[in-house]
Amino acid sequence: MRRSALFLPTERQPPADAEALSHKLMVRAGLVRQLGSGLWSWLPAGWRVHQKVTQIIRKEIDGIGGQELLLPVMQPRELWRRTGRDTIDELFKLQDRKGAEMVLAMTHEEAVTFLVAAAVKSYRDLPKLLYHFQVKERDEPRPRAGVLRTREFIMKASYSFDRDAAGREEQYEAHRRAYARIYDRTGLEWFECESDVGMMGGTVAHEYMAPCPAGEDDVVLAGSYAANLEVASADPQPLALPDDRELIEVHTPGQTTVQQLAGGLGLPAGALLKAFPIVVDDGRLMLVMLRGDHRVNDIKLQNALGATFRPATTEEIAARIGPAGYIGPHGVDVEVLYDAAVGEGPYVIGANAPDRHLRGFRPPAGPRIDIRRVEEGDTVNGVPVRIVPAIEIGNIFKLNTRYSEPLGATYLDESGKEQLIFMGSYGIGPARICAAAVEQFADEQGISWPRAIAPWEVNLLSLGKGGTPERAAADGLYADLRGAGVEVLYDDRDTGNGEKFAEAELLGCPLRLTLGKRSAESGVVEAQVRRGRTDLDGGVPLQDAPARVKSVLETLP
RNA sequence: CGGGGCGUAGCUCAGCCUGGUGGAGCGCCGCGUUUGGGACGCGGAGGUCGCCGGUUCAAGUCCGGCCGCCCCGACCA
Repeated sequence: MRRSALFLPTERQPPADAEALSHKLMVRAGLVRQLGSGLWSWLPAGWRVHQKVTQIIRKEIDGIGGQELLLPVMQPRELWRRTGRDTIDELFKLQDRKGAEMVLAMTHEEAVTFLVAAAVKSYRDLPKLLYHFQVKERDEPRPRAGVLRTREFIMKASYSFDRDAAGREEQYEAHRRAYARIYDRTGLEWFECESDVGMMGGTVAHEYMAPCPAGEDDVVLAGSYAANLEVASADPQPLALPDDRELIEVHTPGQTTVQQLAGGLGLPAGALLKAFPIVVDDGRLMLVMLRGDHRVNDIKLQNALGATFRPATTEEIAARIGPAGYIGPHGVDVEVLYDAAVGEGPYVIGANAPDRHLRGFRPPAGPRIDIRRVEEGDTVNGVPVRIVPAIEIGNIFKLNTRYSEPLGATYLDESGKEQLIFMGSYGIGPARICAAAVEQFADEQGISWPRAIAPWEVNLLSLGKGGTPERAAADGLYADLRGAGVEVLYDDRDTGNGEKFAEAELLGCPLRLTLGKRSAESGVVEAQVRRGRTDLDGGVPLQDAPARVKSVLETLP
């Protein structure tokens, strides 16, 4: 591609409202432009990156037996009514000219299950794996960070159909293997995490996370352990407790926070028990107890309760337990739930009386439930955890009969008996892979693409103007490289050299070749690897440049 | 949905408080000089000041309403 002909509107300054690095750089480099909130156009160079990602995905899903098709974005709302998902806030709803209720699909379980329900009749038709790359529409409450969270985006979605759970399990595992190959091939740093199933339904779920500063989730990492902070568990930091033998009341005026109390008593925060009063959705008031240095993980608590909850109000606390800031489990008439990290004690707790705490409290033996948030300093199998922000770049769900049941997707088994089809669904967001790659590898100068998804492998800069010998040599090299099948962006413009260098670094192709007067005279082209901006020793001789460039590319990340 | 901020040239912004001939830098076009890190000179084009209404002799500026966009939180398969 000749730069002079390329539609690549670069900007010297980032958009005023951009915050995330990938947002700034992708706009500056001319890869994407915003049309409205959460609505983005992909320009030619950006679309090349997107296409490279989708092609990697396509090959790997084909490799596990996937068959590509295309399902509609606009769908009858009735279909969604049947699965109970037509009232989701994020779902765009609209009417056609006749007043018929429609929705814009945020995912395609309904459409594909409808299709399969009508077309699959016999156990002989199974298993099947269908997938597509299709636009998903989501009325996000808050789109953000460029293309990281948008209202319209392309997703690779595959859907597996099997006779039973065993078959579905096979396809689920096949996807885990394919996903590992896909993310490895993109060149990203990534993790497979256990995750919450959310409103997707089904049982088990894994999500695929790319660590990056603009990430919206937090991932807990320790050795081979990786889990979304929403569901992560770890061993708490051990701590030395005082050797209080009996329960004694202590006077603690004004010490209503863990910090104040720990400071006042000269104890570590973990020697205190924090009381978190909640009201479960059935109206029960409960006291959740956890170590003073720990915090409640709302999602884990909700999953443990099997119900939603809210923090109790000060009035509710005062009426049933004690004065806020001084409440504890001793002698109260409400259900008490102890976190798994609470040991034998002794601990300091609120005395349920103003300005009073109790030392030497030993919690009763009994059930413990892990409902705390993993903290820095925790360990998993002895390995300290790291908590890093990450962006979700894919997920897989075991749907089982969540959709086949409401939509009547069944088949006849060997004995002629009607059976429900077991499903799985598997998503990947190529745009997020693009943005995560920018986030992970960019430096002060700009983007540094992994080779597998770079818009072009090579960025050839001609420093000479038209008519000069060095321009003629660059033209020749461009032709040779193309002839050899190298993807090359050729900067053939008559602009300043500094501008060419700066733009090449902003755009981030893995290898830069520079051909100026020097090269024309010496017969050697200068070559610089974008990642780390390291010059290639000795450059690349013009004579067998294509072969040499190809072998250099092989070695690049 | 709660909180905060912003809307003036293609981009980044000043001008608004204190109403009176719409500006800068970059980019763009032309000419010339330059040419290994966003170079320089001269000339030029480009604006319904987000929209609607009000106040006023006069509104980019003051007032009201609306729309749009960003950030934090809530929310988010």
